[in-house]
Amino acid sequence: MTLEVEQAETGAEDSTDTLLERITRQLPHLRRSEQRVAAIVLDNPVGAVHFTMAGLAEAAEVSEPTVMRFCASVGCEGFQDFKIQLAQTLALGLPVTHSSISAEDSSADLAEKIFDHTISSLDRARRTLDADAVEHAITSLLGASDILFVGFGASGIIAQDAQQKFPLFGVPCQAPEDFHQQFIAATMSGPRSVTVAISNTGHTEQTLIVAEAARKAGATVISLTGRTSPLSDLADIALVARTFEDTDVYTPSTSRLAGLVVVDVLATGVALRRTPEHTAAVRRMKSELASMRQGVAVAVDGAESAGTPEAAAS
Amino acid sequence: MTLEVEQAETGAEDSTDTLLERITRQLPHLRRSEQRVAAIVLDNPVGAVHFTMAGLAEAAEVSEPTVMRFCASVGCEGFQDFKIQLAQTLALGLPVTHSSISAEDSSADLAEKIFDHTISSLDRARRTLDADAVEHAITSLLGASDILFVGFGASGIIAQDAQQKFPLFGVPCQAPEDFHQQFIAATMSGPRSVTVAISNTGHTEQTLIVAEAARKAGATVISLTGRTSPLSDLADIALVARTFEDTDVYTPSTSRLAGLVVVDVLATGVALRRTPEHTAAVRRMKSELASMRQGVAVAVDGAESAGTPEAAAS
DNA sequence: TATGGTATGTAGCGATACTACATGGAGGGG
DNA sequence: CCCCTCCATGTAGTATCGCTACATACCATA
Repeated sequence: MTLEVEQAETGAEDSTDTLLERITRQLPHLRRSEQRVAAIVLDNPVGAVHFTMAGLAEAAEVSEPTVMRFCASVGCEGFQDFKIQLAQTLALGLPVTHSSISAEDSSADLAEKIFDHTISSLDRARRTLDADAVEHAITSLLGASDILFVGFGASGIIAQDAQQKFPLFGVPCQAPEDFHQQFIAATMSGPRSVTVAISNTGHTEQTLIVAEAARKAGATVISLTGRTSPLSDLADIALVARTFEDTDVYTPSTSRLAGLVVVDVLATGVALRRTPEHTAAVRRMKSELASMRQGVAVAVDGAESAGTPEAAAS
Repeated sequence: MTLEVEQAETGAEDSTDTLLERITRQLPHLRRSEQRVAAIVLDNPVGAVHFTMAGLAEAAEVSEPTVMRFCASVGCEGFQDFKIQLAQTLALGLPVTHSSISAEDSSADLAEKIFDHTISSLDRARRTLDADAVEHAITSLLGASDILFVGFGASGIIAQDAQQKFPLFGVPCQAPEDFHQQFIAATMSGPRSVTVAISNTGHTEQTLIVAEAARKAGATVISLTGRTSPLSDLADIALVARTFEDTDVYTPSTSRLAGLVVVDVLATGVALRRTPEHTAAVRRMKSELASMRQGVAVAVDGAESAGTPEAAAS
């Protein structure tokens, strides 16, 4: 809390933020002519990438040094650095926060916007994910006798996905969809059990109940949420994958995507630290699954795809 | 096929490719001194972003014009453009294709690599997705009397996720997990039914059988695959979301992520074109679901999250 | 070895990003 | 009300950068 206020005051740039976010946030703190520069950039960020300093100065009707000062104000080393950072921000695409979805959009626009939004969201999750928490979670999962994944709705999908990765985790995994089944499983946890409780808001009542039951039964609880919340407070290890908020009806929920990636990280991390024998077994399973899947059409492209098995996928 | 060969010969740069991919692909076709430049860039792409032309020339022990020619050879307008494109490529992160995952990686490295790989993959899907096919798929779904989603393994997860979005689709949706159930549902399809068949490889036998059954029953078949394949050939409308191949055991499968995003695009596209009444109903449902979810802890952060409902998520 | 074409480097120019300094104007105290 | 101070903004100047036209070195073939 204190930290956030401090940031707002000093206008300190946070490396977890993207350049456009920083410009938007700093806008009111900028001097008037710098605001004109910001306006030009925000108005057409894509075009701004190819601006030269003189060009940008002219477009904003200010002098070149003002552009320089603007760059410094938004946390860039210079104009060059500004352009590079802008380019990088743009590579991810504009989150829907900046360009909203409307009924007039063509299918191409729609697809681009949604992909952009998703990628931006994953980028945010990537920047804000706590490496220590991930480390703890992996260690904890490595010592688990059995793992329980719980979640409802979209978070339930993540739980199902995690359960499908059980060969990587190397111990019995379950992910019941039914609340009662989840509760029973949680209650029956032992001290070496690990429960991964998933909820984007971290407020879902049923998930909280199940997580609490697991904790009381002595299990280690790992939470996977989109923000700090009751669930993350309750958990022994809190994984927070921050995404962009879903601002309106048509903004697809990107939280599940980030959750899935975090699960990928956990599963891969655990598998990497298991014994070579286990690794070999996984490898064998994958290659056999792949060739099985090719059964119908080995002649067509068997050679191509034989080398590209994937985890329990189709 | 012919097209691909042509590209390889002329070394023509494809805008659907990222800069680093292009450099790697062009490497053998480059002149010797240009290869030295490429080597420097590939060796440390992140550092290369801040190189000046003179600096890069010195590091590669070549003259500045050689660097220029290198830029032109990899499809850039000039050195400036090269730097921007490089920066954009880097913003997505290096796909695991370039920096593989090893047991020595720390948790932080691991998380970064997997996120990078995922984001790069989504970027690839974004670039290669056929907008026309998306348009057709949306139109077709809008005219559907009912929708059936099918898939196995990771693709089954996508089907489940799609089914959860049925309020957006506005018509009855089902996504049975059992093969027989899927087959039955497909066989019972009517002429206004739409079946979305999901399989990354596009070879999964059961999925092919179900898709074929749906087709015979007169339904429109939309395929969602990772490449052109028997399934996409069979389908009326083929959606192809290309991701990076899963090169080894530890590379997480990113195809499911791309599939989920494509489903987001479809659901959003359909919802956008439905009547305002339908939209209003969806909005109402979402806000009520959100407040329901907050039931436990309204006092804590009810104000914050009341405005951020998400589709049937938790 | 001679000769063609290609690969690479040299020289030079305009433009660029950046710096030091000067000017303008708003706000506060006498 | 005027003057002074300080901050915002612009002007002038410079080193460097990216780029182009031209020259030389290299290699292959005859």
